[in-house]
Amino acid sequence: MSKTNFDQTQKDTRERILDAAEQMFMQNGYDGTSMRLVTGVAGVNLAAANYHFGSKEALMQEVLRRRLEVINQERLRLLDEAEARAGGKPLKPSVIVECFFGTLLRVAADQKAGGETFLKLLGRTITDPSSFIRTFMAAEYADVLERYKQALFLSLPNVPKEEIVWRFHFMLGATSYAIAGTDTLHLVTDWQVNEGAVSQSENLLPRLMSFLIGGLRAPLPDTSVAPPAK
Amino acid sequence: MSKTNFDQTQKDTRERILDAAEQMFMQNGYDGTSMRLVTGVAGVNLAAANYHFGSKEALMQEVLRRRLEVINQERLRLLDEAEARAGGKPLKPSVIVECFFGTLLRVAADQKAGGETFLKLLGRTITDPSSFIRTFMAAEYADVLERYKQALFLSLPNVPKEEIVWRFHFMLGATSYAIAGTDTLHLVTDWQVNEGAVSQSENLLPRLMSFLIGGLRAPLPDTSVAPPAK
DNA sequence: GTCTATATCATGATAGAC
DNA sequence: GTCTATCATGATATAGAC
Repeated sequence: MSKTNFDQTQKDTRERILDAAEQMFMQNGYDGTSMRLVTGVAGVNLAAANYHFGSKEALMQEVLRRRLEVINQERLRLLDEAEARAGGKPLKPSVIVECFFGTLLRVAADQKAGGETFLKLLGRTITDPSSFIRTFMAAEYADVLERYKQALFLSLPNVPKEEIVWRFHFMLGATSYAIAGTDTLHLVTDWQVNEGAVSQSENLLPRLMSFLIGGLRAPLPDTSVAPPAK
Repeated sequence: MSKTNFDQTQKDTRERILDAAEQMFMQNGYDGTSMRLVTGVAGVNLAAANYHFGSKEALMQEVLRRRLEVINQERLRLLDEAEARAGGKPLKPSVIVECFFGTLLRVAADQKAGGETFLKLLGRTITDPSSFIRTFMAAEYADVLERYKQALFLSLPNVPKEEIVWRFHFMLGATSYAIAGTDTLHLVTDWQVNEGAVSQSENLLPRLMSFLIGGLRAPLPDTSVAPPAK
């Protein structure tokens, strides 16, 4: 009865810790969150967290990994599908952008997948100063970014690759910030945006898409140079 | 000789603390930086920091304030000048965007004004989870943002105000991230961008400008609605 | 797997001599 | 204004009973 069981106890504790950590890291940042706070919110003992994850750093990585895995696989899948539909012809930039950033925002609408909380955490994590986080994110994102970069190169043959990379970078920033800085929105606006629901895909997604694609397709700056030969 | 003196000693210590704090906060974040580290780097005693600033929070605020003051006053001045030149006619959006974001990036080129270090700190600060930082930033930015918002409303009479606010928000994000996430750029690019000098205004500024203006002037999304009456 | 209890250390802040 | 010394607190992590 002990070996054949589902070990539901373990899974519950582990996931409660992950959920609590996700929320606290989002709210207070990595350095601003203590293991005591996490386990307190999770309603489990402090020692349990270290038993399941080994360290605070490992806990943070697992918080990020479990959701990024889903998102990035979906991103790759959607791009594959779009390319299959196109049958060899280059994709429209807007399709690529939608696959990448649309996937991210649709996760926020999905409560079960962690929703808004993880999205805000991700937005903040991307500029987090902790070096182990940056290293981890770079590794976790490497494949997807490479894949999307290549798709954009094919999609925009007349734009220097260097410029595309920069603009991808700008798009990432606009999106991360739009998500992470919900509070800061009150900096810029006086009236209430519909129920304050920034992550309501119906609102944010089309607005963001228009902006991103407008930026991506903007006239090239004067200093734009060709990418290195080879 | 003691009263009539310049009190150069005090000013030196104070500024050395500020400079060290700026650098450490940029590198490790607010929560990741201890007063001991700051005073260590500054080469002053721990107690001196508390004597001059009273608390860690107050130190952080002063780090931000001393540079934001300069930047934001320059932003207001340039906008005033541009409007005076236009003589009543609405400004071109590109002029407004250049006044706001161009000023910021030109600071990075100016070593004396703190340069790149502060810029990166600012980029990260904008999404910092600490509530006292967000409150402080909101207050410090309120006037400038209100002023630029109004200028953009006049400049883009056919775009719903709500949409303009959102796009301003996106522009802030793209810029902050472009600055803060210099390291993350290697996520997206394989080859070396010219000497890695992201803050070389000659490179980043025109690229960023094209992107921002392209986004700002993009076709409106379908869901765009008019701002609330009155 | 889970808990109590604790080891060990770093933090922000201050008191008080100089 | 600057220093030494110290307080009180809270941090990560682990040992060991159950």
